[in-house]
Amino acid sequence: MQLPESELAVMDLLWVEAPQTSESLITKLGETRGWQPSTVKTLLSRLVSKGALRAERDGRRFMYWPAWQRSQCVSQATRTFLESWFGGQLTPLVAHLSQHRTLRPAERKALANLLRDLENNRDA
Amino acid sequence: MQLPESELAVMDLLWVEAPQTSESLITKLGETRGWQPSTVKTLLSRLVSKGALRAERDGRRFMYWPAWQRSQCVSQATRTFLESWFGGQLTPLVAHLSQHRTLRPAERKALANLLRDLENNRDA
DNA sequence: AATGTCCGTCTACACCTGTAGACTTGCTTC
DNA sequence: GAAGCAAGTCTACAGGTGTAGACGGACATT
Repeated sequence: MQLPESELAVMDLLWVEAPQTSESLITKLGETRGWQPSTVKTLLSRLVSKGALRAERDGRRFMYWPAWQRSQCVSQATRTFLESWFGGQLTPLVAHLSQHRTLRPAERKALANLLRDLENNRDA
Repeated sequence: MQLPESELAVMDLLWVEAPQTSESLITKLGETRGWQPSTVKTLLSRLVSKGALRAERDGRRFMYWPAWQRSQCVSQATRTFLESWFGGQLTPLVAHLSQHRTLRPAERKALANLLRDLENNRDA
């Protein structure tokens, strides 16, 4: 459920669209990250071994599908991150961002709206 | 400015109270993490080499001080985390948490209050 | 002065991560 | 059927990380 940076780049593509062939992924990651085909192949193998991807044979090649859901990985990563830096709490994170002027007014408003919605259809 | 989990444990103690001797840190981390003295010593060396700590000689031993500020490390870590998982935005993080019922009502209220305060003394 | 203590430094080692070349083998095309 | 292409697998290797033992020398204690 833990994904290093480079493997995450692969997963991100497959979370947007699946299945994909290695060819497609190699092309995209070659463009966006400048990776050699071998690099992408290695990452695919590692992801399959750890169970993050499913590879289904289609003739000579494989089709790759995510086996881990993005939302689960996000939850995991978020928990770890908040634990590490903010005692597991969200509010201190927001306080930090606002104190350091990293919270743009637009973002602040979006957040306020989101919270208002949450308050209204509480258990919806 | 990047700190792995284990080094962060050391920094966290020194951010709470500085300076401290290795002895003090070894004791605390021995209790909380079950680390051997050697482990703590290694981490201290690594932190000094990378410039995260300052070590000032005091007779036979060293006094250790943070050379990196916690808030800077937090900012760095937060940026990286938000970039990796939420397109660099805070709102999607909050949305995710609320969708997954990880946002306790108390936390939601605390957040709402914080935002209200921000809105009021905007540039204070 | 001899000896023991303790601190900091060196060395160690396995596993993870980033990055990629070499090789094998099954299809495809002439 | 031979030759080539390409997909997947093996091997590689440096640097980071978690974890810790061994060692050398400065101080303290007898």
